[in-house]
Amino acid sequence: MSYQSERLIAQARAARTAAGVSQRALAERSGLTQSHISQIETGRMEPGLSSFIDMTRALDLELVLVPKKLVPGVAGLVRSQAAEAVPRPAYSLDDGDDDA
Amino acid sequence: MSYQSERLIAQARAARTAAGVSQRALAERSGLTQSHISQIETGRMEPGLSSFIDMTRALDLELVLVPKKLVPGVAGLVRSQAAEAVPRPAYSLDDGDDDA
DNA sequence: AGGTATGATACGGTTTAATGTATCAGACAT
DNA sequence: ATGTCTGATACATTAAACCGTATCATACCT
Repeated sequence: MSYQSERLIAQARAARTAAGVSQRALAERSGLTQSHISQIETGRMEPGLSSFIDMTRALDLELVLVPKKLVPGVAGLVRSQAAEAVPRPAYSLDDGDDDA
Repeated sequence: MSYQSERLIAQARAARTAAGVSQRALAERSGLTQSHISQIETGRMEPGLSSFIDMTRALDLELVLVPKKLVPGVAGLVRSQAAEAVPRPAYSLDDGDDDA
């Protein structure tokens, strides 16, 4: 297995679970199969570039190429901005707000 | 051919030529073969994720996953910072300054 | 207990990436 | 004209992605 893609794949998986999307749901949205996604996420299979793009785009993520020296800066920007993008779930959809 | 990887691949090629690196030189550095690189760049072959990573890392580029909404901001940051990394060629090696 | 959703895994089959080597045409020198 | 560097391309072979489907264990919920 190529170990340099592990970070990206782990990031994609984290984004998927953070979004509350199941592998099957992602499969439908991305055009890949659930088994395919499982194997990619568990590192049993190395995805093609386009498969990975399909997978991440379905999670509203983009794969961008950035000069190595700028990576820390970009990472910082993403971290700070990402915080305000999804502030907090505030309510769950099936909240137990049973009283009137 | 998957058309969504074309932009990334075109970017990689532009970075390679901008760095003055030949396909053969990149092949040596990245571990891929020159024919492989040529086929990727010309769109005749879709690279694996790890192949593409190998290729771009040899060009001092990193593949980063960024939320779609932040892409413009990241792109702007990269553009502005990249400008000062390679200030300007100032002279071309074979300048055609033929008149006096 | 029964229903449902999850992720991991297996198997068979097709497609395609990837390697290695070798060649070719074009540019650009000497 | 010869040599050299470039990128594109051909070919055969091996390895692996990818699909489809189906199953399994787990967990959670009624």
